[in-house]
Amino acid sequence: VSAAPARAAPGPRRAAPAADGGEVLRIDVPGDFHLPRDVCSYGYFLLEPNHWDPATTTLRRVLSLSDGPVRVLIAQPGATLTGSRGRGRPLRVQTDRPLDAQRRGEARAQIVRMLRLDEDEAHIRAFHRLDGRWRRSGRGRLFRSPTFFEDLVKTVTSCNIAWPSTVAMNLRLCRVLGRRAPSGDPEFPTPARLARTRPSTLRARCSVGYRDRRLVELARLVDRGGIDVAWLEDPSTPDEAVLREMLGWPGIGPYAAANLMQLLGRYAHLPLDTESVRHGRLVLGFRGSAAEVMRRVRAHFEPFGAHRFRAYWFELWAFYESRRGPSPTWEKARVGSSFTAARL
DNA sequence: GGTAGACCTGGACGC
DNA sequence: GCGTCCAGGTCTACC
Repeated sequence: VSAAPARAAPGPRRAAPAADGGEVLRIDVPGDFHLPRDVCSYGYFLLEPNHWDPATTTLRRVLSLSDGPVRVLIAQPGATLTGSRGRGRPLRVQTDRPLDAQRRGEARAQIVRMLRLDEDEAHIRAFHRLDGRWRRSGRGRLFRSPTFFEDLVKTVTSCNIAWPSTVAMNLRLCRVLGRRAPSGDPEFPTPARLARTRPSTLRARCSVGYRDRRLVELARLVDRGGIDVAWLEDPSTPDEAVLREMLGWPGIGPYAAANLMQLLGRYAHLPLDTESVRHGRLVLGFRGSAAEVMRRVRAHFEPFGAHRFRAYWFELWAFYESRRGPSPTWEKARVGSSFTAARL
């Protein structure tokens, strides 16, 4: 099992009232956590309802709580856009409406998941011992969604499609099916909302194409308890059992399943796709057919064992940054919609 | 078990 | 401005 061992999650301190009717929470973070670096570590930070603002180094998005949506603005006061200044400082989370104790706990749990604040620092150090290239920058955490369901939908919307279409699908899913927080920003659709949406509506209004039926079926599985998220996220559940289970879901093949594995903190699996072939040829210098290059890419990362995905992904990410500049400086409107391997 | 072709969308390209 | 081609991962039918 390669899942990161769970540890007591850092908690929020008491809330303070904010000027706009919401409140401010403080969330302690692990000593190595750096908001700009760790948010801008995986492409999902460019997908709705996430908004990373390089100018203010804040992440804005709507969370779906049991009493409705709330918009949060997440900052790490003192953290610089690039470099490491401000590492380990607590997060300042501003909401757009007041929260009671239960909803504060829900918001905290979702932020902890999204930013992987409960990932054991020892696990990241073990990765750095195996792959020293990232020790200096401290890269190790990978951004994900506040819920497994959102990761599942985002993964399906990134299959067999160019990146700008993935961006458009997530934008439309939020605008068409997401409820609005008091600030007016939409949430990501809940499993219940997507489960009762007609596939034809999804196709017509969200441009998801043939993924329409698969997305509704997945939402029904999650909404009706057919997918046991706690079991998937339990570090004691063997990787192979999780993989086998996911390959049985509609729309989930080898690539999507391997990607969901890393999103669950199980880094031993490589979601290889055409981008991996490009990377193998351009960066690693492999020759031959796509199948041959993919085989060599797989073999290349084999020595990284339980940390294969992170070694692969940060190498890929470093290549993107060599073309586009540091990821925390990427502006969604400029980079997000045109970000495809073919145009790098 | 392996493989070919269909499934959709939107960008690129040619006219 | 319009039509055509193409990329992209999963699924199904077929061998």
